[in-house]
Amino acid sequence: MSDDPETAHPQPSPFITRAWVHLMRAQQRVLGAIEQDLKTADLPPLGWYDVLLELSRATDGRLRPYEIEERTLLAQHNLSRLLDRMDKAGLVQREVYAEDGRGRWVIITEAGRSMQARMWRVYAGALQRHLGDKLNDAQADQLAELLTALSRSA
Amino acid sequence: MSDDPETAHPQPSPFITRAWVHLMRAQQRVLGAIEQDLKTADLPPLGWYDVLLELSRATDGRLRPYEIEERTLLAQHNLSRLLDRMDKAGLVQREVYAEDGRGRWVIITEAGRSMQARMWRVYAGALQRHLGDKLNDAQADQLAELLTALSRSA
DNA sequence: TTGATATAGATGCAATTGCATATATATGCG
DNA sequence: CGCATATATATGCAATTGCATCTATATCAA
Repeated sequence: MSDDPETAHPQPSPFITRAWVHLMRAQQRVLGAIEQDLKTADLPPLGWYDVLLELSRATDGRLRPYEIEERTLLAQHNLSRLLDRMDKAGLVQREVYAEDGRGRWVIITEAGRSMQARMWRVYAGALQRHLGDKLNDAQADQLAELLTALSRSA
Repeated sequence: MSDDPETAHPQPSPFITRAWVHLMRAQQRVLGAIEQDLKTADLPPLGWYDVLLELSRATDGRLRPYEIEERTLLAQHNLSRLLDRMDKAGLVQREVYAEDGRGRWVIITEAGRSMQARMWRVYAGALQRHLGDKLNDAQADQLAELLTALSRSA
């Protein structure tokens, strides 16, 4: 009541606030739709795809857990348990990493590669439907540029 | 191997794919940073703020649960339990809704209003830091416009 | 009136996440 | 070497989420 919070703390402009609200809504809406499409096709969630994709691109189909972590949006402890599930499902294997006794290799299996391919078919269709049909390439490019600014030097 | 998946399933263009990756990354990064700022200030997570804001704007500070659901990104069963927690924390109360025996009122308390205000101070600062410092108003406006297209007619 | 169907909200249970910490190994420094 | 600190990964436990279903009430049509 007595001091002035408006000057004490910088207020985001209405444009910023609006962008934020739409960022949350759009992300949740599109992500939800894509996850739903995967589930309908009896496929695992997107996190699994991210891991499989990184592994399938890596030399010898193998990466260290921390490398997967860097390339994806997964927290260390979540990744550790996701790998447990994927291992149990036969999509990856873990091996000791000889150069460093603390390390592990995570290796994609043939089943993992084929799962990645099956998921991509559904994922690609969902992306097209939920994003591609709503933005042209110029708009998508512009969107990506603007979003890139947000991720920098967080 | 034998048929042609490229023609059978529409592939999203690289622009679309890139926009999607950046959408996920930016949202997670900014959301994570904001949540972190709230936690550091010993405040509850953003979902609580969304509910408190809607209630504080509503006539008599009260809404039906399904109205909160429509205005926020919360699923019915999650909202129900969030309201349990907020009730226990003294920020809202529930009352029977006389016109319809199935319904409830959710009413913001004074403690709820002051929590909303306290959270906004931190939230506003975080938005400014994590978004406002990275986009000017014209860019934010453009971003909001592009994202709006994504939420339409999902 | 009665039964069929719809709607509002709550809840049991399993799966996932977050948080802190554990374990094992490595590295650097006196 | 021997200790302090850092790194890679795993794990126990509590909180949150998702899913299905439940309860209660409302609506509608025969």
